[in-house]
Amino acid sequence: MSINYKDIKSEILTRITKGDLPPGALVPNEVELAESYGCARATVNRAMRELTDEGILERRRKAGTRVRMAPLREARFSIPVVREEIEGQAASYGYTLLNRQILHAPDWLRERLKLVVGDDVLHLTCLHRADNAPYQLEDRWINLARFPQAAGVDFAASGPNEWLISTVPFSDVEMSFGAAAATAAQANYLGCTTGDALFEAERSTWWEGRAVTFVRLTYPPGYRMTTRY
Amino acid sequence: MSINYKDIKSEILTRITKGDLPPGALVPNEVELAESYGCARATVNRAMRELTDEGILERRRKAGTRVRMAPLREARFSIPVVREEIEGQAASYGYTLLNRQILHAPDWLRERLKLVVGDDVLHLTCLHRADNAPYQLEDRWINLARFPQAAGVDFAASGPNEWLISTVPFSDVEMSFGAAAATAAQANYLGCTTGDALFEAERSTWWEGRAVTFVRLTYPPGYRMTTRY
DNA sequence: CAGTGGTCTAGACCACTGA
DNA sequence: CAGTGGTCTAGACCACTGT
Repeated sequence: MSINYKDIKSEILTRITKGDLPPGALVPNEVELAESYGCARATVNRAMRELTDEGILERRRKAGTRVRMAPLREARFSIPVVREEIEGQAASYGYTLLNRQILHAPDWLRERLKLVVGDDVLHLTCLHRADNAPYQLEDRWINLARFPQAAGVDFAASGPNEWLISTVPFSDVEMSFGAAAATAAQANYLGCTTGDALFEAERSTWWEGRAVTFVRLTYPPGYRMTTRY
Repeated sequence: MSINYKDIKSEILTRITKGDLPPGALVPNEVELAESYGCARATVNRAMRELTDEGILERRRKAGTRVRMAPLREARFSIPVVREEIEGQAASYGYTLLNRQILHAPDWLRERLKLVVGDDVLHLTCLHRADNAPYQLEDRWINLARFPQAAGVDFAASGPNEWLISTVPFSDVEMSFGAAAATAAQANYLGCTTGDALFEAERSTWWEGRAVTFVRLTYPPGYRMTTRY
């Protein structure tokens, strides 16, 4: 049995949580650690690099490695496809296309996606259900100036996200989360009351500097997005 | 000039976004890639490993490396200390302790933190301001059965988060985000109307299997948490 | 069983940056 | 300028898992 980089990681983590290595403390350099663990420097390097990526340590050449002052807290959320999210909860997935139309991009969308006046967009409204209860309302806008072929796709059977994933590349994404009062239409589809506080997620997607799509996802009252780390 | 693992990463990424390697496609194995790039297998390995960590690829021994079907997208949010978040926006930071009391943990908290009946908690309510405008309402509960020394700390001058960060270790965190209607008290402190839709973040922190603290952060209407990737 | 990724090693050179 | 981390190499053995 030789030493794993994972062993080194957890050993260092233990030292930190035990207070042996308080925030700001200098961690021995890689050569010393390699000697004391009896392993190659590359192994120590990988352990330290991962701890750094995880926000536990801070490294600077010549200055050495230190325990982060305020352990950089970072929350990670995986953004699954709705269908998989629902089926992963052992619920039956249901999908309905509520609305579909092609129109000139409204002002707010033009501004968000940096579109040109007159650019056409495909606007879709869809409802995703889990065991028949409303689960997510999808308000989707696709840039037809960029992907005219979207106009020819029938989104009656499956959602636009699944089509987009398999056919449209993207490189940059901006996501944001917030809360908003339910509009009358949202309340109707989600089975709640107008004015209810709804959790909202928005995502803008780009490829080669041009907007691909914008989506606003709205959830019924009480929905929470959770993560552990 | 030799090949960097970063070069390999971006080269593979380019192939993917260009549609050269569509979702589900099999990527050549490490030995082949190393030969075609003219570098060591370890270099290829690092590139592929990072792409896997980032959710772009999927690897299985013997089966090989494939482009993820639904590129598992992961949103990362850094959770800064409020003071730093506000000062980072070049605004002046303000802090007020609104309420402080020691009490038996209420039922909902006992359940969340798996506390025992009769355990005491320190309950603090604080308001963080940016340029004097309400920015974040902090509803903090600290497990005194675990950290009795918190009872002796004066939180009048600076928030409990800063104290906790520097003195209390933690290993497990659960965060969740959602929306809720403003209570009368929240509306009062945040300068909005009762019933307004508010964005809410909750965090439970654990160490050595025991609850450390629970906090609920509430933001004024319109607040959004944003990230890019 | 055989192919693929996972990890370690011992050594080397380089890039950055603090003293 | 000297110390530290960043990366690469060539080779090795191992762990897992599809066929």
